[in-house]
Amino acid sequence: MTHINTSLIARIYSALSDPLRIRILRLLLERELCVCEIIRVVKQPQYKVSRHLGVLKRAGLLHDWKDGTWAHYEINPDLPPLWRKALDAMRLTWDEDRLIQEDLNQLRRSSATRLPGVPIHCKA
Amino acid sequence: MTHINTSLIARIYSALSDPLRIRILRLLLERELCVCEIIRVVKQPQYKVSRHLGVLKRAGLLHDWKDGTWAHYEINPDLPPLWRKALDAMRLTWDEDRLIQEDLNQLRRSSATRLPGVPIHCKA
DNA sequence: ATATTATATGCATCATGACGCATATAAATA
DNA sequence: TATTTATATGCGTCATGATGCATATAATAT
Repeated sequence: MTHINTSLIARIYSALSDPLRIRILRLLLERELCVCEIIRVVKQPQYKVSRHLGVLKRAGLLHDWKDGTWAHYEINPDLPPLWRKALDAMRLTWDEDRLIQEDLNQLRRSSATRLPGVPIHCKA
Repeated sequence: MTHINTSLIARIYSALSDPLRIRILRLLLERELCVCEIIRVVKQPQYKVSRHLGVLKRAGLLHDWKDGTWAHYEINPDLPPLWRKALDAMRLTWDEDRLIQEDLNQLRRSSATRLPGVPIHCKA
């Protein structure tokens, strides 16, 4: 995000205009996650999750890095503070949704069995 | 908006994913406006403004009523408080945009010459 | 070296959405 | 009644975006 303009702004909301992307973004508001963890939580095909992560990233909302075969995603730490605050305000509205709550519960269960720093394997 | 679910949420962001709709919504966050006033401020064709208002309305963000030939729009007063707060947080990010500021200045100029309760005619 | 695991993406298809023009509707005014 | 003003919308076109399948890439493990 260079300079703010209504096109950029609209582009960000466009990135939010998909149910699965909202779910993924909500999970990443909890903590950084690797792709296979997201797949396990939302129970959706790999190509779908990967594509949607790409959309969120290109909108400037996410930052990613590689660690071996694993791709990690997190909320873009360089998000302007006002945007980060807006995201937090939006989060409160998302959290009233049942599916979002189920995802969060699933994530917590997943986190409980997680070795520190080591993501959980998809096929295991 | 009956019961919140991720599809509904995504639909709302979809309504925000257009530059002109952001501009229009921002104006309506200032005060209720009739269509011809919005057209004057944003300087866009009538059919475009009307269509975009319809999208925002169908997403549940706006409420409208007729007063003779004039159609008035306002932020939906029945918006859940959390959504209204989120909207206010988003507003702060929009206000950094130059075009938004120009629109607001234009609206203030327009308001200055406005007779109380009577919208300004488009052709005059 | 081969097989496995994790992730990204090209491609065809289908759905959604924006635009511009024209026109419909309806209230106000001459 | 005829005209003007304000607003909404049907339609064709073009662009964008989601989906599924298959495959490419690259690191790991056997």
